[in-house]
Amino acid sequence: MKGVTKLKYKKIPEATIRRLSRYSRCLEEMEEKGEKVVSSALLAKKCVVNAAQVRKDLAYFGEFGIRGVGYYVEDLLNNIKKILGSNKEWRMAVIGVGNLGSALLSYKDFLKQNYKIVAAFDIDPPRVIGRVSEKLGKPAEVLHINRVREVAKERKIDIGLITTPPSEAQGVANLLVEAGVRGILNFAPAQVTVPVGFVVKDVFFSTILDNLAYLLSTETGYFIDKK
Amino acid sequence: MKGVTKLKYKKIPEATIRRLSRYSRCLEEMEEKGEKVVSSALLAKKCVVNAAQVRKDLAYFGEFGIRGVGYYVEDLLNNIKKILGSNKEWRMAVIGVGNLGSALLSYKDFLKQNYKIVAAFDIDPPRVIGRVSEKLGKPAEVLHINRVREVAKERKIDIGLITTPPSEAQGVANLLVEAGVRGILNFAPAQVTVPVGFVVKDVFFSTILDNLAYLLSTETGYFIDKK
DNA sequence: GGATGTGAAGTCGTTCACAGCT
DNA sequence: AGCTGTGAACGACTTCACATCC
Repeated sequence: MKGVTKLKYKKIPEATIRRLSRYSRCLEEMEEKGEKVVSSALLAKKCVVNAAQVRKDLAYFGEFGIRGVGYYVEDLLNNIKKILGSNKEWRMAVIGVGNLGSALLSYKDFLKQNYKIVAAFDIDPPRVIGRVSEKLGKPAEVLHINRVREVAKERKIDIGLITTPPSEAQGVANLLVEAGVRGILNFAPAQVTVPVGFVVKDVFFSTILDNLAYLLSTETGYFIDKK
Repeated sequence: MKGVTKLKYKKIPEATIRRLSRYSRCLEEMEEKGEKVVSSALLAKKCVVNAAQVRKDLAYFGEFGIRGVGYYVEDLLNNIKKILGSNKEWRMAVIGVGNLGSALLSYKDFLKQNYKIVAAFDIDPPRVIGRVSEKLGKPAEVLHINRVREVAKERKIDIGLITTPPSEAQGVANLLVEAGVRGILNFAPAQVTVPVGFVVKDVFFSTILDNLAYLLSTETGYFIDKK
């Protein structure tokens, strides 16, 4: 036996999950506007995807619609949130209170309600604590990184945000794994690996910008005929 | 004629471009360590991808290697930077100096050297200017959004970062398009469309977190057998 | 009638395997 | 002998088209 062993669930494309998040956002808007029912065609149009794609994405998880009618907005939204796990509260910690780390801390309210930053760590808390406090307008608590394990348990941390320099990323990831923090959002541009059962998502600004630069550099691209 | 019309260049998978950025990062590390030559197998290992993938990705753009030998690190790095356009300087503007906008402004040095923020706009500069200055430690210049067109020309802005509330995103995108700013990095969780010749990349923290939440929620996933 | 759910077809990206150079 | 470059096989995701059900 080699490669990937399928267990119980069939593999869901990552793109499907990303779109689910997008549907979720559109459905929230519709709900606010008081719209009760939506067809795959309409939802697709709002999300700029194919209607069959919407139906296929949902079909991975069950039958949520009514033939001849469509989907009940509220019902579908709840189901999608349940699928994504975005109906739960997720507790996060920032590790590395440098530029990006303190940006995330100071401005944590640009995160959605159910994602909360509940701790911050650095290798040298005294050095950064003043800087952060100043921005938050009250004494900020930045803990020494060697307390990750203890505090992760105490505060039930689900997700660690790595905002250290790239050279430290793997070490911090190891610490988080040891502490039983299963989810990692890695902002440090370095490849990080974790054992099975743990998850890393990279957010590399440099990659995104390089991507944009590439698209802007290739002047002759494609013409999309309008439908 | 309908659908997508191919012009001159063949389509390059977006994933290829993302990997190119990754190769670039690894090659920079190697260069620093003074390594002269690298094989596709070694580069692949460092980047956690397949060796054939490395060769295929590069083959889209030319022949950069020497059979029986490998690739010259410096040479390959330069070529990749040229392909990506990441050897040029890219000038950026932040539009919307709220939480995220001022975070990007205050902490712009977490961006790579060749990506520079050279302007900031808001619909109400007086309201935000104090807040930003305080963080930067000097009077910050936040311009009124109705000056985008004029200033974009003046300062040769290539890329606009949309950090407004989602409801304003499309309007701001229109403004940028009108001003001839061809690249947009959209942080506001709302679908934005632009004419052919312009490019939008989304960076939605909520989507990334939803994705992580999903992966953490599906406790039984896959076991990857080690090779 | 009308919109969902879904097998089948199509498209796109990845991996294999080896011919071709150095 | 060794490693690149690449056609062909494979696999994965998307779109089509229609049977199915409200």
